[in-house]
Amino acid sequence: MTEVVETKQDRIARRQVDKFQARRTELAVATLHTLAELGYARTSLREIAQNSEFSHGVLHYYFADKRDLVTEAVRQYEAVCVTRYDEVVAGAGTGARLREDFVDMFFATLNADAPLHRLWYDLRNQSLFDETFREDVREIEERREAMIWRVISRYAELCDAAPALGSGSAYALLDGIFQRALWCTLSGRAEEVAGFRKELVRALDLLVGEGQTQ
Amino acid sequence: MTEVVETKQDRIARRQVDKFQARRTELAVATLHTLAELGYARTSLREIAQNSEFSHGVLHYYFADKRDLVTEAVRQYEAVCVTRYDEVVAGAGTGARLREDFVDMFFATLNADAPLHRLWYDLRNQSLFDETFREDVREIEERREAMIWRVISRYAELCDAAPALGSGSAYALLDGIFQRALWCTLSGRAEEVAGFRKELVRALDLLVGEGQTQ
DNA sequence: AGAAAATCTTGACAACTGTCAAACTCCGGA
DNA sequence: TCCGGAGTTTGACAGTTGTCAAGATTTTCT
Repeated sequence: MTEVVETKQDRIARRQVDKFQARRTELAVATLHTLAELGYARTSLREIAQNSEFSHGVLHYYFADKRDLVTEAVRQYEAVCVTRYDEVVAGAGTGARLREDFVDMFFATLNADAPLHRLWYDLRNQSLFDETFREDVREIEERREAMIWRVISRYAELCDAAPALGSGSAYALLDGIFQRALWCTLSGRAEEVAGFRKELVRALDLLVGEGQTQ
Repeated sequence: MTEVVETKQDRIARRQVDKFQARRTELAVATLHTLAELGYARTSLREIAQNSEFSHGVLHYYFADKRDLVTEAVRQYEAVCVTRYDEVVAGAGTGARLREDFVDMFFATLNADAPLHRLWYDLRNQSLFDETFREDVREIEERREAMIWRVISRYAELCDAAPALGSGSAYALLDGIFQRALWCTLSGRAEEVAGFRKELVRALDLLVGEGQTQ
């Protein structure tokens, strides 16, 4: 009988934990949006709370401190932004198709999620000053690089070629172009962004060598 | 005689202006170092003043507000960091020499000026949120790109080849590698940094095509 | 329904921020 | 020598920040 009672209590406890976690992520998402809007330097707890349906005190009920909150928000970003190109890779039958779909997705997310992306770069940079974020940033950066590498290596495969640069350099190139395009987007230089499409295609082709079959 | 008096006054006035400007840049340099140490988000005027030999009130004697001060500090950075590879380009007689000198300089400044470089990335990112910095950032970014392009195009010339990517993409690639290497440096992963040397050489060769003569 | 626990609000705290004005120090010119 | 202004310090201001505790409210269990 004690067992039965325990499992019942366990069920209750688990439900409470789930609820607790649900609210935690809810608040983390609100944090994410606030950060994306204002940047790390100017985001305060009260501002975050105003972007949620709660008062500022509740944040310390669900999070130990601001660092804990921001860290959790970063993890939310991770969940969203690290598998973005996987369907593109899976769905493409030819190199040309993969290249086209990738470029489309590249500029689609550039426009749709610009504030979120600038936040990522902001936090990656914070980790250069604040040791606290370093591990989380490293992990996400690793996953982003792997995501890009899946695209590149698959593209090379479809083109019957071998990648001309390593995973790290390939990521550096594509991420660099993305950063630049993001800057133009957020600066209202939309017309310049179009030019990056050609640059991106050139970069992709360079990465798999000139002898692509498509 | 009035002319004589006026020129005398002018001389005095000019000397005062020079003195004023000298102290301005002195304080801007102190600001630069403080920013490099703490990052934009955590740099206060009092902290800056403590890194100089003056008290915090003097900052408002020489600068209109914090924005003015930070902007002037960024301009100081520009003066230092935007001609770094020019002697390398001027002094290299062969492609192999240029490549070697460039890579050496690349890693030398990576180690020597790491805090300064992380500040640059921090401010470039701030400009994604704060319109105020955008023009200055754009200008510096332009100069950095031109600086890299002088290296690349000269390298291609020496190798009897044409650059495989445009100025923007070439900069994106090299700057991306630099950012990554900087992250590793500041995270105490010095052993990983060595690996970037090979990557950088590969990237350079890829940028001027495989048919280099050296 | 009523007790107990979980959740949320409110208001306060100490510390810190950018800004500015009043007072002080210092130095060149009359 | 003494005056006037440039340069500097000091202290204050109003506002904001992260944090926390006491109390109100809601939910949950018996």
